[in-house]
Amino acid sequence: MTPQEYVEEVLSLVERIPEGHVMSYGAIADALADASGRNSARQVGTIMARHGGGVPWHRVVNSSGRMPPGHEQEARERLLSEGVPLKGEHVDMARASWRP
DNA sequence: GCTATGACTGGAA
DNA sequence: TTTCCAGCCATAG
Repeated sequence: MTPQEYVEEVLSLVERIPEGHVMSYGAIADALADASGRNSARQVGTIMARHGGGVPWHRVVNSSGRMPPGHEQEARERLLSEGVPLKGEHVDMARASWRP
């Protein structure tokens, strides 16, 4: 699998996250580990930073439920409007986490 | 080929 | 609660 194809897989998976749910970078890496052979949460983060435009990036958070840097305000608003359970300034991962 | 870097992670302080 | 650390691995220079 080429790097470009891996990017496509990551983005298409993010697009498949239903409203009201989120996935962590590590969860995405795990979900694609079979097809890609890769398993690096860091890489997923890098991909979102570079190619995150055009997909619901606010549904992707780190394993602690923290928002991505630089867009915390916007992410929080969007998550709230979609019904994602929040605990203060971070996502309630126990309820919101989703697996394909 | 090697080093630095990073939208990460889980655990420790 | 936040910060720090070691492990992690593709990408950039």
